[in-house]
Amino acid sequence: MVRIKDIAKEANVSEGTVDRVLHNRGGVSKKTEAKVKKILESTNFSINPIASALAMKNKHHIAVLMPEYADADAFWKAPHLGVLKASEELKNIGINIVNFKFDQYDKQSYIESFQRSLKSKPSAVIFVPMFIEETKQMVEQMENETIDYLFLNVDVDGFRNKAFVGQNSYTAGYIAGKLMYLCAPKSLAFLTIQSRDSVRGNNAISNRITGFCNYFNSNNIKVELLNLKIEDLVATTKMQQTIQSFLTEHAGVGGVFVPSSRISTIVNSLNEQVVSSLQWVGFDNTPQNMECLKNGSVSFLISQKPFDQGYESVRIMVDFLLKNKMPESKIYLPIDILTKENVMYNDINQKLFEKEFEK
Amino acid sequence: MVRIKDIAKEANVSEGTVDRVLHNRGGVSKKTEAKVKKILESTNFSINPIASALAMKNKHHIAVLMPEYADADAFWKAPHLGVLKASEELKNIGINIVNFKFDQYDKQSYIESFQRSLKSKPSAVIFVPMFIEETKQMVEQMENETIDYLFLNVDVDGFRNKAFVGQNSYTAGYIAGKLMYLCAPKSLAFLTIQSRDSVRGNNAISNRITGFCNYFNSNNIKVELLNLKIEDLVATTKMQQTIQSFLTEHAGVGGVFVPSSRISTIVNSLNEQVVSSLQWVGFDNTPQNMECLKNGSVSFLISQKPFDQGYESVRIMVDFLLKNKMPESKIYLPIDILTKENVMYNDINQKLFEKEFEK
DNA sequence: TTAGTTTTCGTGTTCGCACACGCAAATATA
DNA sequence: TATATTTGCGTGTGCGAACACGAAAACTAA
Repeated sequence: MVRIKDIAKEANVSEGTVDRVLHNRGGVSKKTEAKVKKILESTNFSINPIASALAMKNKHHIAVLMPEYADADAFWKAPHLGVLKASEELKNIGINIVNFKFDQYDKQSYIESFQRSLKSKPSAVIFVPMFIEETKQMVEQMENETIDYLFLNVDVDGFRNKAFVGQNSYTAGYIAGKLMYLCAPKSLAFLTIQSRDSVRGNNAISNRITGFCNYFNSNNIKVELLNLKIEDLVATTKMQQTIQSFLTEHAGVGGVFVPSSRISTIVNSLNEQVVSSLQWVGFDNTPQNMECLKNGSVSFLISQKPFDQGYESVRIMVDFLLKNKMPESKIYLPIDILTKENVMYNDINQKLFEKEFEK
Repeated sequence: MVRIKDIAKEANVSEGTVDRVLHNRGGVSKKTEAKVKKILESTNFSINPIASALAMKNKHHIAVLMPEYADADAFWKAPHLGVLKASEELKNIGINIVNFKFDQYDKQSYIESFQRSLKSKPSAVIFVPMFIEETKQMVEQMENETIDYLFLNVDVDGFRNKAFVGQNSYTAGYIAGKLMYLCAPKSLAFLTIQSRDSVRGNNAISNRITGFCNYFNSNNIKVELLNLKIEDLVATTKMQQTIQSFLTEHAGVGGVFVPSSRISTIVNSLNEQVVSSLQWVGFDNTPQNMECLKNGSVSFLISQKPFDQGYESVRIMVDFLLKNKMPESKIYLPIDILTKENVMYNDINQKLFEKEFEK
């Protein structure tokens, strides 16, 4: 374990000098700075975060902005837990994570929650860039105050975010296509169900659909790819009727693809016979969706590892703040294929953490 | 933030005394101990783990015993890297991981490497219990010296290991069966190829085979399940011929299941036509196997997340040593389904770590 | 050359805790 | 009562890094 003291001795300078070059504090001649830097490189030195934290006394605040979650739509609970886990691990090294939530359908609450987060004077912000126009304003503010920021889950280009942590939606959709075709190879048609606002809003969903369709196109598979847009993917009789009648009209449909996290809402509100006569492929390991996998109504789920998204984004940001290292600008987490059989082993990290944290 | 110093002042004793009651070091009168304890309770004091770690400086050695790896059989490289990552993270809180390797086919080297590991006076040992009889002796020795131990990757019952970290082999095999049937539903037969010594030795492989077969049995799928035992799964013309002639004799075979990590060895040594006329399902994300996925010769791989096995086992053991907490006795990691399309996003943790660590 | 500046760097203290050392009071032994 | 032994507890140092303070060295200007 190399210490500052060791570097200092090696370079024939004092610890204070090494400290100065380490933190770009200035006041060091070019010559000695070069000398110290060379030794720092060659010894592969990195500061001991423990000792550093002790001496600094909680210097870094990181603000995390994510949509709030409800029981009915628990998707965002997992990233929250992942952030919490990272935060538990890191409070030991003087990193303080502050959470802010917003309503994912309300631009105003998005902005407000951001403004509140800035009041905590964060050194960095991790957030889900839900609304593009509003994000532009926020980013401008942060760049003025030289606050680093990282995009979580939703990828938007054209910003100087340190990185994006999430999934490659296109490929995930492509794999959904493959899985769909595997379960129902003889189908004449596949149906994609999305909510109306997902057409413009969250472009992850559009990318998944593009990927899904491209699986069939690029493999020259002749099937009809149908698309049904529902006003709102909530369990209402209206939704149920719309889907039901669509399916009777299009008898050739062998499987349904739901590119959002709402597959359980749909499956649970439909007639059991209808459900079991089709193959269902959807996204995200929410409790409700996993239940559908287990009881056999859904064939495959693709998980974007939301817990890990939360956890990793914090770890990656901290690594950047502490060591000024960023692995890549796009950090794509695995595309997890879940089935009835392996779903119980999915996300054990989250389960272990929840269990531990309850106490 | 309450400090030991604060407690001491409050109780009218010195910091040393508080320290003694905190660590049950003895040498404190009942009266003062009670007084201090009361204040500890009421202030909800907990020691600052940063400062504690700094002051303790290398109190725990953990020995890790794993098979060595070669380019041709790189499976064990990933757990090594996972251990290394954990070890990097933990070295600055005074945890020292020492690695020992052995030849997985040589009992003698297994024992020897264990004996060497004991010389480092570890507080705990994480190891792969390759040979049962030898493991019994080792365990006895550790229990005499009250060293905690944890099984990695290979699960053996009847020991007082703190936990097992690995995969549920039976279920993994069952899923392999499902995937096989999905890709080749019209097959009359499926073939399982294993090496002769895997019949007795590594029971993970037997469990995978049982799971594989049970998928067809419990779903009443009528196929013939064939089994071919090869002396040694190394790329030789003898192996190639044995398999080739077996396949010509059994023309109904629609897919081949390789329950070990050697699927690439087989696929690469066979005639290309033969390979592409069959569906191949295998285990483990070794570089060679992943290459076969990418070039299309293999349809599915199941990964047991070897990197995570190494990483998590260390983290879990450290949590136990530091906080005396063990989540469960069997810690089953996810059963990862890999395809051509998602394999590149597999194990990004390992990739990021390798990239970082090269420098 | 000398006084005044500025640049460059060494020293010392602090963070909260762990643990060794050793002194004093309490108790035991003669 | 004097001496030996045990028990209870205070003090001091170190862990590795951050940062303030001020001294020495290098320059500048007179």
